[in-house]
Amino acid sequence: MQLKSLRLFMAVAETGSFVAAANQLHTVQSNVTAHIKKLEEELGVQLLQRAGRVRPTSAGLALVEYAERILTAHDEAVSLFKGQEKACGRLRIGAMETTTALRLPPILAAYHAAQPDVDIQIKTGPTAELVELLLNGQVDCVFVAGRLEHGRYHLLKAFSERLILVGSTPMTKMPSSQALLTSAFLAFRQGCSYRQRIELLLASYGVNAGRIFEFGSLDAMLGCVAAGMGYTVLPRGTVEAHQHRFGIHTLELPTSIANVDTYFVAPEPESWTPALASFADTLRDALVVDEPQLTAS
Amino acid sequence: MQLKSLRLFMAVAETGSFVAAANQLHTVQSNVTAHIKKLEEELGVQLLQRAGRVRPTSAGLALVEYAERILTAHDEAVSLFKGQEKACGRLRIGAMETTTALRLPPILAAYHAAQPDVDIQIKTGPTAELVELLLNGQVDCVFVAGRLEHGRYHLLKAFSERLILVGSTPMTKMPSSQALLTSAFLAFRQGCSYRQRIELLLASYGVNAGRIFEFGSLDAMLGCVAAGMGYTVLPRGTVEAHQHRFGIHTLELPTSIANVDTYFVAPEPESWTPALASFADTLRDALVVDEPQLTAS
DNA sequence: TAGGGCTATCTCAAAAAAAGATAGTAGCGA
DNA sequence: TCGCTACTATCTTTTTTTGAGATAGCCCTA
Repeated sequence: MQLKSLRLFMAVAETGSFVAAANQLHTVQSNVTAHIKKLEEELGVQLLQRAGRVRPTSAGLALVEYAERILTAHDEAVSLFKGQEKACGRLRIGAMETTTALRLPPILAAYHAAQPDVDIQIKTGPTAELVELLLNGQVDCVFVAGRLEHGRYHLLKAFSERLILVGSTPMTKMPSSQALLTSAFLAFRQGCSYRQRIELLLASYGVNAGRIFEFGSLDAMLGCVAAGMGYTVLPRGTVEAHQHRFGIHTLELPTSIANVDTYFVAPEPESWTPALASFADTLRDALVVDEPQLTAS
Repeated sequence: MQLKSLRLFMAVAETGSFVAAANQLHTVQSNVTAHIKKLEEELGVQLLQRAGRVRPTSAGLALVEYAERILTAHDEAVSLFKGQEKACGRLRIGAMETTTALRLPPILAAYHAAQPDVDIQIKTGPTAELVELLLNGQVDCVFVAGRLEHGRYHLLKAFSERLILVGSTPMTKMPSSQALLTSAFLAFRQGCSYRQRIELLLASYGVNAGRIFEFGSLDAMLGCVAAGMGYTVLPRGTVEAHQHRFGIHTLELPTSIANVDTYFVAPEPESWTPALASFADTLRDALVVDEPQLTAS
């Protein structure tokens, strides 16, 4: 069975005429006859009654219902990829907790304004988990810290974060090795790239296995830091956004450790849906606007 | 876009291999490549990632969802007509009130036992209305009294009813013209063929315009007859089935007026769905069994 | 009864699909 | 690192299907 045959059949059923159906679908009457005939042969049923008026038999009416479902689904599928100007469907984005909280909102707002028909789904998680999601096709794109070593992926440097040390008391210089060793560190669960930075930081101070507590949410983590539970390392912007809510203090870290780039990672552009392509556009636009601020900070 | 292309695409997505998909659908690998390539060109999107493992891109995964819907609907439509042995779908039957009450139950039971996957819908109404429904394709078949004059329809004499006069008092002979003229007659609403018989009966007694009350249900009608409201004319079997519930009495009518055949009417067999074809089989079987009783009565 | 509008059928050319053959590529193990 | 294997892409040929035109037959209407 051909989709084209179903289209012609529907046109005949609606117009009640082979000639009209042929004109409507830009072909000739003999082809309509041939398609309908083939359909009827395939299904072993007479679909149309040709006595004077052409009208569907009850078998034909039954087919109409299914043909509508089939053709509607087909049209939707095509418009998913060929939607003229306005994308539709679904966009699944993976991002780190900090990125989601601080960087995504304005971009998502702009995107939603541009593409109101796209369902947006955000999955948050640590970098390693996000990469896994992307590789498994469970998300369409991710924002992760650090370049993705995997080949065949589209990379775009999205945000430059500067990590700072966060603690519950004012700090003017780096805590001593001894202090670091006896303090706890609070980090996102295994896989978070910021956590790697914490371990790098500790290592640079000759401290190996500080106690690290794992957290799943930013609020919980900052709350515990404020309560004097220990230190954490977070992007400056994230901390500043929450600083008024918690009694926390910060300290600059050495540049080599502090600077972390967040990349937008997606498969090759050839496999992008219009929804994803449009998101990449929105993202690029937003970055051009923000770029001066980022470099100035 | 071709249904075949979607089938191949799904097979590739499932098996993760062009060769496997080709074998599964009994074709060769080069054709799978060609179909997928054409699909990708039509949609302007890369659907499959060929790096080592063949796996759908996120665009491909999006298409998978729609392809499933399309192919499922298609398969259902085909099985509607090509269902091997067991029909499915829907069967809409139109029948007169009396036929529905008296004749259909055993046939429907047998049919449902044979074809449990078919949804049965019964519409009751007077003959003229049923014919209209059939002509409009709102039912698949009807049981009506008298031959349908319309051409191009399949006719099967299903039941022979013998009409009798029903009244509230014992009758040994036909009421006088005077009695008929002053009595009311109760009938189904306009279009019922039994009603025509009533008018024929009255005419044969030289009575022209007796009062005729219209009813929509058998129970209401018999109840009113029992209450002495007037006479009615109904199939003997129908009356006998209800006689114990109502205080009603009957009288044989002249054969020329009394005998009414109920016909099974459907469009030409070429346009029958398997559900309808199977119902016709069931009906024929039931009639063969009942025939001796019918002729004996 | 003639004419207009409709569908079925036939035919031919063009397009498309199927199948086979071959070349190129990635992954795997020695 | 070198084949070996299994896979996909491409090219070619053959077969099938499709599209469009021409024509014949049918039904309805005037």
